[in-house]
Amino acid sequence: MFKKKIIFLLGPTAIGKSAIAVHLAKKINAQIISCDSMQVYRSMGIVTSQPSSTQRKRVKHHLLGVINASSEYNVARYRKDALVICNKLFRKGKVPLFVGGTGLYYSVIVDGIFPSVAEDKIIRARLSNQLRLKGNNYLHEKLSKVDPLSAKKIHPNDSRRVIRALEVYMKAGAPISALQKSRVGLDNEYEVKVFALNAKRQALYDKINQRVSKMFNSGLINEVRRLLKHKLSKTAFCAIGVRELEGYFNGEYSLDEAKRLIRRNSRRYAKRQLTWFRKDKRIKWINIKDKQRPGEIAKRIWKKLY
RNA sequence: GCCGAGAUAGCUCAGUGGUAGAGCGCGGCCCUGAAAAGGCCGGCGUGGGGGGUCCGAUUCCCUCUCUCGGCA
Repeated sequence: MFKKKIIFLLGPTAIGKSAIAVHLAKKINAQIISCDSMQVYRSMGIVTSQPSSTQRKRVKHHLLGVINASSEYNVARYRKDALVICNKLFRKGKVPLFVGGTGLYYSVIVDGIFPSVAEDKIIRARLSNQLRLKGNNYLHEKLSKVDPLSAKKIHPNDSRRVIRALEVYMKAGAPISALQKSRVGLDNEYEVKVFALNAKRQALYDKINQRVSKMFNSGLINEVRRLLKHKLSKTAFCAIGVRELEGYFNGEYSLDEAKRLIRRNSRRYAKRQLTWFRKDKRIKWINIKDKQRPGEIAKRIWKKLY
């Protein structure tokens, strides 16, 4: 039977995904579903480098700026929201084109997520209290007793994951390492094509630096100042640019220092994104050379589709 | 031209007669309900060139080159 296509366009920050995606979408009758943990937030268009309004007029984009910046959002919600849209697009005869740089969000769509053990604020508060009082190793040893497999995988200092694993065990009565095995991906039902953009490291870093300057020219400072008037969700607060500028607003360092930090943290982020994508053998890599235009690159991808 | 200081990691610099560290930078990796987050690992180096002393020199001596101060 003929399988329906789902296409992913991934890549590190600032590589130029958005522009290429628009060209590609036009060619293949697709609509774009954002695969980005930060661009879902509203009023954060500049810090999160959301696609421009012209780009969004040319091709319909989904899951951009749809969540209030003070609300929590997470992988599970993303998966649910994205799949609803995906099915809607199929009904309309459109191809879903996922575009973004959040590796976990990508993986949760393609490979699935283990079933429903939601965050439990009370358990978490209790565990992080124990963490504070008794230290990293105490919690980690506790995990070793109920879920040795996960304990072996998670470093004691990675307390966020230690807490999550304990939380799951306490709520589900089963170790997270066992639950994680039951994932259902899309591969069986759909034809999944995954592309990722990359460039020479130095060229990528140049692009990042340019993007940061552009963000400042487009009014980054005002956007973040406005944002910080409200209490941001812990996720939205983590967007690169927010904390860095907050330090400047508080007089902890100069504006130049804030810019330096934003550039540096973006570089490190890009590096981590690449680590994530590199290990995924389904990805077909598209290397961008200096003067290639988005349209040409979209064409290169298009040729590999059929 | 003279006097002084220096030349060690990508950068800023420590230190030692037994072939070297620190911060920043950078590289690699992990990742399932905060993921632009969080965590782990890694010194990446012909110690400016040449000669000498010494068992042994990055360290001591001489010389050359360069850089930075000051005086002309």
